[in-house]
Amino acid sequence: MLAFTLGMSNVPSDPSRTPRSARRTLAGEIVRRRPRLLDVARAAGVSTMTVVRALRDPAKVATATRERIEAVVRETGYTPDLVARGLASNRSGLVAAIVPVLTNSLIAEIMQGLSDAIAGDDYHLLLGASGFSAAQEEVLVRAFLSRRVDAFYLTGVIHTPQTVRLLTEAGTPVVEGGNLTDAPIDMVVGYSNVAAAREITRHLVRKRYAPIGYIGAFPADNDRARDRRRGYEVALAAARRPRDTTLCVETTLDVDAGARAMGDLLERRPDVRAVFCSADAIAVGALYECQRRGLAVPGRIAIAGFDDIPLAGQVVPALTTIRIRRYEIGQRAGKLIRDRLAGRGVRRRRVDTGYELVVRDSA
Amino acid sequence: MLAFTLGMSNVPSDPSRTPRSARRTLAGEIVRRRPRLLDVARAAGVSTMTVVRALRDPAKVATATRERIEAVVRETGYTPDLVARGLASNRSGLVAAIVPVLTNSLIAEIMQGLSDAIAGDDYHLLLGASGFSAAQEEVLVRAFLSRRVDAFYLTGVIHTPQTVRLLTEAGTPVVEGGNLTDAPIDMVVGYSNVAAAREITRHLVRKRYAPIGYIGAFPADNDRARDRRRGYEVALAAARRPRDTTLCVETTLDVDAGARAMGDLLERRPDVRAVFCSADAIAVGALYECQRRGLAVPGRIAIAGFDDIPLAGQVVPALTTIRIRRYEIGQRAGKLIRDRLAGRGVRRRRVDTGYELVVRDSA
DNA sequence: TTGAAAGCGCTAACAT
DNA sequence: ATGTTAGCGCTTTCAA
Repeated sequence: MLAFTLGMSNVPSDPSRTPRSARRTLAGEIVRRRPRLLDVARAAGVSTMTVVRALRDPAKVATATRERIEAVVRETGYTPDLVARGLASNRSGLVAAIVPVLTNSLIAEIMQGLSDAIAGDDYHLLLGASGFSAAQEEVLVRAFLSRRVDAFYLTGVIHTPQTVRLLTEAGTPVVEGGNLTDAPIDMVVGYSNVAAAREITRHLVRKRYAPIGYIGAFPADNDRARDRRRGYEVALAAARRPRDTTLCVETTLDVDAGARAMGDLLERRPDVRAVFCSADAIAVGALYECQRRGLAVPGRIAIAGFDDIPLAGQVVPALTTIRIRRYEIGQRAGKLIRDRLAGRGVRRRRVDTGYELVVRDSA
Repeated sequence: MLAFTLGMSNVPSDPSRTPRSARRTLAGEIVRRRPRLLDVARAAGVSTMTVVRALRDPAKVATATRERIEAVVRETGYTPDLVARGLASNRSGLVAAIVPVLTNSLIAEIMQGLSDAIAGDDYHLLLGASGFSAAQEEVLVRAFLSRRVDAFYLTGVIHTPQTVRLLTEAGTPVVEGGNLTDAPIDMVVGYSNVAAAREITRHLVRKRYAPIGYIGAFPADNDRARDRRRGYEVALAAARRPRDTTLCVETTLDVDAGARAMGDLLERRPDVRAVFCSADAIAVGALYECQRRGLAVPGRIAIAGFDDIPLAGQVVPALTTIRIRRYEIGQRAGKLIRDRLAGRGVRRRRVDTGYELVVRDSA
């Protein structure tokens, strides 16, 4: 009997003691902060496991028992503690997304798609901003691994070797998004930035603009920017045009910066006849700068963008650009993650969401 | 002896057994997935608490011991399990933010500020999208409470009574952001949308535009939109102008929708001489629609916006608008949360980040 | 259909 | 300066 009692020591040794989760009011009254499984079980006169079954798989529990339990749950307002569940089950229900910044409309739409796709089923989104730094991304990957996240969405395909190693060792599902690679860490959803940039640059070549300049985002730790510039260069090389770095400007990714960059380019190369901008935000800034300088677009200078943001179709002249499926990238990534976590075999580990050349008036 | 052994049952009863966190390879080899505190402690020949102290408060541990522990940590690549820590310490290190959508540049900048402010110190951002629904917000609040988040950032000041009750009962710090209220759930960071909208409408009145129309976002569960419209109405009433709902259009919050709404308004009220738009995105769409119809801005029709997004200063004519401190709202909210969580007395529970009338060319 | 036992990996409180 | 004990609230495994 002694052995039996002691053997049960995992059951609170003295149920009348105040557990740490309870608080004592000034009056000395004991107030439990939140009902837990054991409270529900006791009130319903069953074991904790029966409560769990009633909640997760109601068919497995006798109707009378189930109804009793459900009543108690309703009365007490019991909700499972997801932290405790995470510890016990080794599944956190957290999907981590690491993005360079949140303020980029492209990224924001991808996150919206991801968020919508994983919503429900107790999956939640843990978001980290790396500031376009692969090193900071690694810091976040470590931290999120410590949180036992169930899956990762990473922006782009450039990561530190450590990041790749950590992720591979952990065996966590990973989706890289926004660009394609033949060697994803795990899964990848995106489109070919090189091919898309080459296609729109080829459009400028066909229109016989020369010389063709380039304004793009800084390429450090940013494979999309890097690949778009590469696409531009490949298209020019294919047209047997000389490579000329005085035609290329790199800058930050917003309207103001685009305007300034256009100004710089025009000072340096007043002869430029067309510009491919690696993002619509930059292209819109460039467009306005031209208009302020009285340079007709596309008459004196043609401008092409990338992304097809809503504004692109509204500006005058409307922007020739590349349309990509921003929301869909996030959504497909979320779907891959859910399928994987649900144990459904994921067929394609490489999803090409494609792109589309949208010819409007600016080039 | 028997009693003693059984009494220790919280210590793994048989240390040679394979714990659940370990896996057996096909070869039968046992591979522990992640080193834990106990592993480090054993390897260093100390107790787990000493390892914890060496990591958290190195000064409290003898140098030799500390160095031994640090070496083991480095070798094994030990990282604390934040889920287990959360369960034991009742602090998750998670800050929850609930926003209507991520794709709004205003909200994205607030989130960037919040993210930057809470980064470091093991605080991470759990993000939920409510889709402008207070009911969905409540669902997310419940879920995040189950995750034991340490604090909440909520967008706006409209919430279901249940949301308010849940949050109050839980005692979790809450910052409401983006609008001011005299009765915050806990803390609030924002500016007066009514006052700001009134001020810019008053500007239109002073310029003697009449009639003055309004194009705004749908006000359901969106107090910013609602208050901006109210500010518009208050300013008109103060100018003794009749209230006229045929001058008001409500729509979704983007450039395309703004253009369509402007079209609708012009069909209905061709005599409209000025329009206050409750967001720059809408104003830019309206501006383009006017230009497509050959209506001079501001000659034939004046347009005023709200938010001062980067584009506002670039469009031609540049937009007259209200400047608000988007990034700062998030940052201040994050700072309030950190101060509160660090136990520092938070002085102001109501932070007014202000606004500024920016008069440019469009009105 | 239901329950008991063990333990997830950590921290807090209290020893020594 | 270091160690011991008793959980945190849940799930998993095994038993009945």
